[in-house]
Amino acid sequence: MEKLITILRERGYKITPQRRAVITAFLESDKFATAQQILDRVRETNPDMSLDTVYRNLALLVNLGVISEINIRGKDGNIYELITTEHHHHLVCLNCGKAECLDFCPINCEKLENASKNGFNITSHSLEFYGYCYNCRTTG
Amino acid sequence: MEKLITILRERGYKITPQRRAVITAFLESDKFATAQQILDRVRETNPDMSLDTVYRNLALLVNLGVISEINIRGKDGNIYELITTEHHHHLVCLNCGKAECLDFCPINCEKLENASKNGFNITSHSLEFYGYCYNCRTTG
DNA sequence: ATCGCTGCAAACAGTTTGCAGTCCA
DNA sequence: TGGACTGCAAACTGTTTGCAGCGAT
Repeated sequence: MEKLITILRERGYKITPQRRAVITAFLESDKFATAQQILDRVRETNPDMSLDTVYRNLALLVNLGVISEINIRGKDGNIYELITTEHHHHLVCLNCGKAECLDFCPINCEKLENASKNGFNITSHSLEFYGYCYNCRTTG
Repeated sequence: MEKLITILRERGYKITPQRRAVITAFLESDKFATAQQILDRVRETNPDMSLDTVYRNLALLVNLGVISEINIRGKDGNIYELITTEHHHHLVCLNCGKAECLDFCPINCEKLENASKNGFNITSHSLEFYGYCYNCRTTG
């Protein structure tokens, strides 16, 4: 938390209560959240918070490279997550919508090299697995 | 083309000129298209076509399991693609936005089994690679 | 006292829906 | 002929932007 605040301060950004609240809510959301989820959480303590501010602060954090936006199938908007040093992927539950991190990358890099030989220079990839989490499978 | 028409007919759907045009345009789009791209193409021959109809027909085809919607990073909407019998992935050029198909799945399935052992039942996955295609690399 | 940040409201883009008229089967 | 399909317009969702005032530095 203070680490993020320090980064912002160092780069000349002001530390407003709203900004603090967004960061706090974000860190509390278990690394995954949509803008709306963050707003809901922030409003528990800052009822006047606006969604715009959430978006603006998330965008700022994305620009600073602190968090990232990921694509999850579904229409409820983009999901933001903390950038960790490790490149990783997600298991997304089709029932409850929760995402878990995968702690390894199951991509076969040798095969990938081949694709690059066709002239395509791969710089990144996004990989999400869909299915049903333990909870939903056993209680559904 | 006629195969799709037959499927529709068999299920009791009417074959309207608009529906034909959407299917034709879709097949011509090299298997990838956004709703808007299909509309643009359709309008070359059917200038009165509306975007709603494109959406409705794409949704119908998705429901019939004939085409699918895929997530590509970017804000210009969902991309639809023909379902082929082969499960496959895409190389998406960050410069021109074009997508190419990958003819194999570079996912290491053994490792994946492990994840499932944590209680998560994986039913599908989406994987997109981002980078720069030959054209953009050499002419950019 | 700045100048960035905020809330508000309005604008956006992509998509969906209600409705009255059209047209395929 | 009748129900499915269409175009239009309006609604909706997630997101962005313009603006005037507020507040961290």
